[in-house]
Amino acid sequence: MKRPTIADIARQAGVSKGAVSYALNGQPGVSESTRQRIIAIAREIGFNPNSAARALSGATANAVGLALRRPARTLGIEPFFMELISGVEAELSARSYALTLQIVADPETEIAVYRRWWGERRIDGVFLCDLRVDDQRVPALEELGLPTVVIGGPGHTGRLASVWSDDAAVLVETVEYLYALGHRRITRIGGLPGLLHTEIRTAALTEVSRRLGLDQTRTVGSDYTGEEGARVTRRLLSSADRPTALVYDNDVMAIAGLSVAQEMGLSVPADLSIVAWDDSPLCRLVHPPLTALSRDIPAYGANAARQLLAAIAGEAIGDFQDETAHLAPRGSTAPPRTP
Amino acid sequence: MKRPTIADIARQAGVSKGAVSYALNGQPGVSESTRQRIIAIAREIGFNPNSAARALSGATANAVGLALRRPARTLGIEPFFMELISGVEAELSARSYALTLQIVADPETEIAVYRRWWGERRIDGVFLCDLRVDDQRVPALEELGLPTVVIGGPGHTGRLASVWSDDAAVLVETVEYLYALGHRRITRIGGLPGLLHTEIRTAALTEVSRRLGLDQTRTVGSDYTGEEGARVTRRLLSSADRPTALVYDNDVMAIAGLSVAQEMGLSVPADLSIVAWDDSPLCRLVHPPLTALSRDIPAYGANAARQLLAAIAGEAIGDFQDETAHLAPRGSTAPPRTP
DNA sequence: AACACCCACTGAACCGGATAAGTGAGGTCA
DNA sequence: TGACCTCACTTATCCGGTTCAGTGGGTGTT
Repeated sequence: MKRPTIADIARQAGVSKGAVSYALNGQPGVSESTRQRIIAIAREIGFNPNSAARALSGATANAVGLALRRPARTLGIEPFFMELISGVEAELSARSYALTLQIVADPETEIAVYRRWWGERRIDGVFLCDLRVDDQRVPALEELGLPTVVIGGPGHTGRLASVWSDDAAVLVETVEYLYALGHRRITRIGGLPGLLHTEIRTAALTEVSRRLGLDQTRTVGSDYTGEEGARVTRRLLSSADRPTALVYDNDVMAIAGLSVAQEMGLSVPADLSIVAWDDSPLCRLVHPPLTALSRDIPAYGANAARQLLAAIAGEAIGDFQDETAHLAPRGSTAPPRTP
Repeated sequence: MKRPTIADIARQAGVSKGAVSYALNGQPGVSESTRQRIIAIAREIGFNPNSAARALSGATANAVGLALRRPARTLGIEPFFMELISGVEAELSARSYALTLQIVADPETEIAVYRRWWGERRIDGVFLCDLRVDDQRVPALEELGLPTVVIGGPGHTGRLASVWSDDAAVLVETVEYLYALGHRRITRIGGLPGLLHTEIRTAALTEVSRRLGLDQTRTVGSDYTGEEGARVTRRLLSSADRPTALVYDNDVMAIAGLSVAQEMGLSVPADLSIVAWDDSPLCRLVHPPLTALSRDIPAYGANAARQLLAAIAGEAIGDFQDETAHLAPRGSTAPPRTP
């Protein structure tokens, strides 16, 4: 069960190791007939170049890293990351790049993981997720000189390249849509405070509310979990002048919110309109199906992977704006019964 | 930004490369004082051993692989894999093992990926998921001699080690519980036919139905998606003698089924009881919360990782039986209104 | 004092590729 | 015919660790 090396091929072909290397890598230096013979032998004996040897010879590791800071049990619920990873993967595996994944507990560990990966030459680049305002990981990665693509933005990415989507624009579109339906008391259940995209959305909401004169529109903080989403919703719907429309920062909270509304005897969408950020099959499964801010997450991941591979290849890359999410109206939004 | 090597440490410490290697790996051959001096220097200059060089010197790659065959868009919805990966990760990262992930399209590609990974010495072992009856991947991995832990079973794993959980037992427990509540028309909405655990559950259902004399109990095939779960449920609930209890092979289908029932004006649990296989926060979010077959998936993954690491270390490992899922009764099950 | 023995370390080979430098055969051209 | 060039290779070195076979000095034994 000994795995073949180029030396084995060289022996069989009656040439030197160097010739085999040239032949297999499409380099000049061997005749076409010899090249074909070598390639045939390599295929026949099932040769795969030892990635360690290749990496050691100054080349690349042919792998990129992704570290996620997320407690084990909540990671599962959010479809976002798995969809993102699928998209990233599709792009990477087409170029025989591997994806190395690690779940970390805190930002310090995360930085340590990057440092170790890079020191070990285990990876050629990384994706940075869940960007925060003034994120300490950004300067750390800049200092390491590790090729990085930040997933998120814009802004706060320092000299690192990023792939982002215009959350502010969709939020404005959504609020204008709800406004047009007649809603005047709109509340957004936000994601974790401190995350950059949470702050961007909050700022956009403040801005559009001011413009439309919606003085009862606001954001309440949450943490993306269904439990918290349910709790916040219960509180909001119990207040005297309860909102007529709720915008949730992710689909899990939106579904939890829908359940709470129904449990409290409110009819959706007649008594309450609901919008979910991030569309997933879940949003279509519940009843009524949720109006959602829909976006092609796998494509987003694929773009991020493309950018990272370009950065690794040494190309100067900048920020890449991915498609803006669009509002997919479904059964959970309608004009309010009591304006 | 040159990354330090043992040669740099050797030069600073005034010893040879060999001495540094012995010192850092806890090998005998250096005095305690020299060892401490070398370790101090290594820490100071931020040394990390080049994993490629290490792997090349006959040692291990310090990475394991996981290939998942799943379309990009459905992968996200199933919390199962992300929870599994979290558990695997926790165990791996404690030993500085990396997890390499790849999404594949079909079994042939999957086998090719294993072959390539192993040929490239990129990984030391793999996890095999979604085991099928007479799975072609089993003999392929046996032939490669690649350390493997099958996640699933029992049976059909050839000489490969496995980690499994007793699905048959839980299914029996569930059916007996529904029977005790008074249900006589129970239907299971099964996962993809051909998957080993689907078949195991189907066989167990047949067996327990015969024993209890439930001649109207049966399994209908599905594919784990919410869409299909909804379609099957709609059909089942439209029939003349509709079932009074439905058991779904995963949580996504169960939630879809709950929606369909409510859309059709049926009250859960009065008119229809629902049980979900695989518990996730989603089951607690909906209304009524779903009775579920609950299990610690991260722990399952951690056990699998432990087994794989043992196999890589050359220990003879066999099959490991993980905890059996338990029935967590919630609001979606009750005695039927019309027995 | 002679010898064996251990300790702490050095030097060199090795893993499997990539690659720069060297070599000999054959052809071109003045 | 000799100088020069190109082609198709070979040879040797390198990457950064691990590991095995020395080696010289100190200690213990008789």
